[in-house]
Formats: sequence, structure tokens, C-alpha cells
Amino acid sequence: MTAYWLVKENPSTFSIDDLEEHGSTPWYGVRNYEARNNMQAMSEGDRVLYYHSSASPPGVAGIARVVKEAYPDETQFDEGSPYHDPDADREDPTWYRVDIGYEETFPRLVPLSEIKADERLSEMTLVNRSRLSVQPVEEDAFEIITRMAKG
DNA sequence: GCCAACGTTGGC
DNA sequence: GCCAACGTTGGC
Repeated sequence: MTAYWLVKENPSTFSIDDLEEHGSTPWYGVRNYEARNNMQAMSEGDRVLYYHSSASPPGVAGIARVVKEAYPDETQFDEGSPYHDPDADREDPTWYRVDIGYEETFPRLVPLSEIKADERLSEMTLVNRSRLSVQPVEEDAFEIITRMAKG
């Protein structure tokens, strides 16, 4: 069964236009346990809201898809990487990534302010736990936001 | 650029 | 195991 997620990225680092251009990308560098656990729970084909954080305005820019399920994030072993983790063990990696593929760019960005203002979305993790960068989304919320983008 | 929120680290 | 200090995220 398809599940729904939301991932955040600063668009000056990797926007949805960059994702469209590349087709897909490894989602590396996540160093938060809960976010990692969420990635490990993803299945190929799951749908993902692509959120632009630290943008003006911040909001959901489009839809992506899980194209490869969780596998070890090599950057944890790379001493030259900002994501290097000196405690990481090759036999039992700490950090994982998934691959995310481009699906569509919304005709307009759905700003965080509108999501916060909509009572139906008041339970969203995005609204209540602003710092979690990979989070599950209810199917209803996914549909509501998709409709807001096209409505 | 500021600063509140909050996850993580580390001393005890 | 508690909790203060610290660092980072991310909205504004």
C-alpha cells in the first residue's frame, strides 16, 4: 500500500527544479534518528511532498516518489564529507538514505502559512514539529495539499 | 540577521 | 538518569 511522506530541502541547495533536472537524487545527509527511521519505513513507489524550507515563502513545491528503498549513506564513512560520522561502523551503518525521483511541480507553491491556517491540517507533523526533516503524512493531508496547489 | 524550538551531548 | 549547555533548524 502506498504511503505518504514529506521531505524538506532548502531550495537554494536542491530545489524541485533541480530534482526535475536530475530526474532522481540520493537523499543523503540526514543525521536525525527519527528522520532516518522514517526513511527506513519508506517503500518504493511511496509518494512524497517536496517542501522548500528556509525559503520565502516556505511551502510545498511539488511531488516526488521513492525510487529506491533505504540503503547505507556512504557519506557517514567519508572523512572529507560534512556528513562524516566518526562513530559509524561499516558492518552496522548508522545512517541511511533513499533515492527520491521527480514526479511533478505544483502549478503554485502551497505556502506554510496556508497549511497552518487550514484546520483540517492542524494535526500535521509539519505544523507541530517544525524541525523534523523527513516525516509521514496522512493520505487525507496529502490530497488536501495537492488540491490546494491546483485549486 | 534574529531568535525560538528542540534534538543531542556530556558532566555529574 | 538528569538536566544544563550547546548546536542546528527554520520561520519570520
